[in-house]
Amino acid sequence: MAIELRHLRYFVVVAQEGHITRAAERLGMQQPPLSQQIKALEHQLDVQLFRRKARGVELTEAGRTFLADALSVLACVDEAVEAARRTASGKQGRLGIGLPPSGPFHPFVPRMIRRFRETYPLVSVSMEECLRAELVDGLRAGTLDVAFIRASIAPPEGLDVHLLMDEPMVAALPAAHALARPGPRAGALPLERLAAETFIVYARLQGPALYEATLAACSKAGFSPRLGQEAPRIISALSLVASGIGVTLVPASMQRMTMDGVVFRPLRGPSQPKAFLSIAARRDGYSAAVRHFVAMVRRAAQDEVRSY
Amino acid sequence: MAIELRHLRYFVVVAQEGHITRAAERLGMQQPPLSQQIKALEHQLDVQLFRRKARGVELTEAGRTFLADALSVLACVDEAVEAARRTASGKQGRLGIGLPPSGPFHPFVPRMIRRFRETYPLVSVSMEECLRAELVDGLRAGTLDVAFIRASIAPPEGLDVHLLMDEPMVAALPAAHALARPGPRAGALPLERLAAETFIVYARLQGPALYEATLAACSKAGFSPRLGQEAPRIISALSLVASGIGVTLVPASMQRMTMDGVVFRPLRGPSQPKAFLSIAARRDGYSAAVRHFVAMVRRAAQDEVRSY
DNA sequence: TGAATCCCAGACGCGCGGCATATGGCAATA
DNA sequence: TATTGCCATATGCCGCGCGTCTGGGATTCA
Repeated sequence: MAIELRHLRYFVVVAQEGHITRAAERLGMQQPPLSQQIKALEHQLDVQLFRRKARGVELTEAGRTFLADALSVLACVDEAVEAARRTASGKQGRLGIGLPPSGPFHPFVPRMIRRFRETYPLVSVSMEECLRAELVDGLRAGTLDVAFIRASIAPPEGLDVHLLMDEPMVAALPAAHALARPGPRAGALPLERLAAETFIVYARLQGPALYEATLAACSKAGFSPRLGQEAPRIISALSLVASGIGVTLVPASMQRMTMDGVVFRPLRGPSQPKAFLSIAARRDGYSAAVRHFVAMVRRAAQDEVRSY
Repeated sequence: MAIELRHLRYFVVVAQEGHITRAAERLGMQQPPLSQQIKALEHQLDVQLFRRKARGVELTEAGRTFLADALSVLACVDEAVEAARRTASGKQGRLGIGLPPSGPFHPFVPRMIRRFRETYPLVSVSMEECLRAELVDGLRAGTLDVAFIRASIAPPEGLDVHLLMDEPMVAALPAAHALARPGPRAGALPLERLAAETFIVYARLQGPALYEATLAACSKAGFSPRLGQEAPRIISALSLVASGIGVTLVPASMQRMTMDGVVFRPLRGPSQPKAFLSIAARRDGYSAAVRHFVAMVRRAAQDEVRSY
């Protein structure tokens, strides 16, 4: 036989009452079995917990220390039960969110994370910014629970991907460039005007979505872009633009990041390229917190009307 | 039915094995009852802890959090058992030691406390210095577990008092007093030489032991002392001596406290008064730590040969 | 595609253990 | 000394946890 919680529950009541008979009453049982259980507990511990007096029982020194511990054990069990329930309902747990390099600049992304943290304060949220391929691997390996990705559909098996919204892409030009100076028609720029430029491409292998959007738009505009240096991510591409090496197209939300030497200009015309934002998670990801996050993000995306 | 430790023990093994059949093996039982118990636990929690797969079972998110809590609960129970055993054996607990005002000056007292703390480091020792009557009340009320007192026998009912040792009393004289100057026979002083002095008495009501020892010695020396001002404790009596108001007799160990304006001189002759040091505890004090302390002190006292 | 394997879940019966009833013993109170 | 209050022991019952047997679903071979 071993110590069971029943022993602790009985012991606590007897200790509080100082009286086996009254404790039995409170426990809804008879006195003899309660006496037996207390005796069995003492035998298990090999420690006398009570001194039997003529009128009731009295805790020994060891009984007093054991009472404190027993109370805390019982409280811990209750807390563990509640924690499990909270976790099952998604109110508690961990949520690892993956972001593409451009994610933090899209106002929708940090807003959603903030809203989730406010709604589920017991879920500890961690964020990791990495390249597209790492996001997918992370989701598969379980190091990430959910990720924003720059794609319109679901390429990888085992993942659920939902398109959230799209946004126009804008041209990023060196500040010294002729088209960068706001002329008489300072509005949108037809993509054809960039036919002669050198295009800096980024994330071609890891996350080809934006790369392909750029190529498709150019071809639609009637030219095949001259490709220049390749950059691993948007930020590095923009710093190449700043040094005058070429131009590139980026999601409109990147305009929030003002960068010395870089000027953004919106594009117009039928060839307007678009950048997509999606949310991805494991298809068999059972975490309720993940489900809540995905649902919250999708609902919010539907409510958005304006695009960036 | 309620959750029992058995459920947690089973759950932990199943979670670790990821396999009900193997877990049952490790638990020395068959698979079906183990499946039942896990299911019963899940039903109690109203939370699914495992996902049943083709090859074994897999913890859910809620199961993972519950596993951590279950492990800590089981560890807490083990620790509680050990703590109770340590307390029962006196290796752990609290020990409130009472000291008379002269206690800290007797080298034996702090030495014993230090030795006890080294021998039983898990027992948290607290000390309180107070008057004799407060010591007795504290022992009775349970605010003190054990006390050193200045008496040779047990006056109060319900307490066990053991005489530890005695020590001679010495005269405390104002520095300006004629007998304070070390003359040609600078050794011990016959008590009769103080017959004409004013005696400062202390702790007459609260702890009459030393007061009575003084009177008895004087009467044995053939005179009845003229009593001066009364002081609540030895220290205050000595400060009265320092201001020249009178003389008093104190335990020899008090000489360790050198005080400006006070000179100590040993006494000699058949009327040599003695101060006693005893250890007292409740007779029905069941605390093993108390028993250890009393035993240690008594043993050490027997080993002492010299007196202070 | 069918057989084999693996593993969890349900059905059923048994035996242990926890509980209730009845009773004894001890100490405090009158 | 009688009475009361309370814990401990004795005994029988019943529920429940466990073992055995069996079924069903998924994966892995041939």
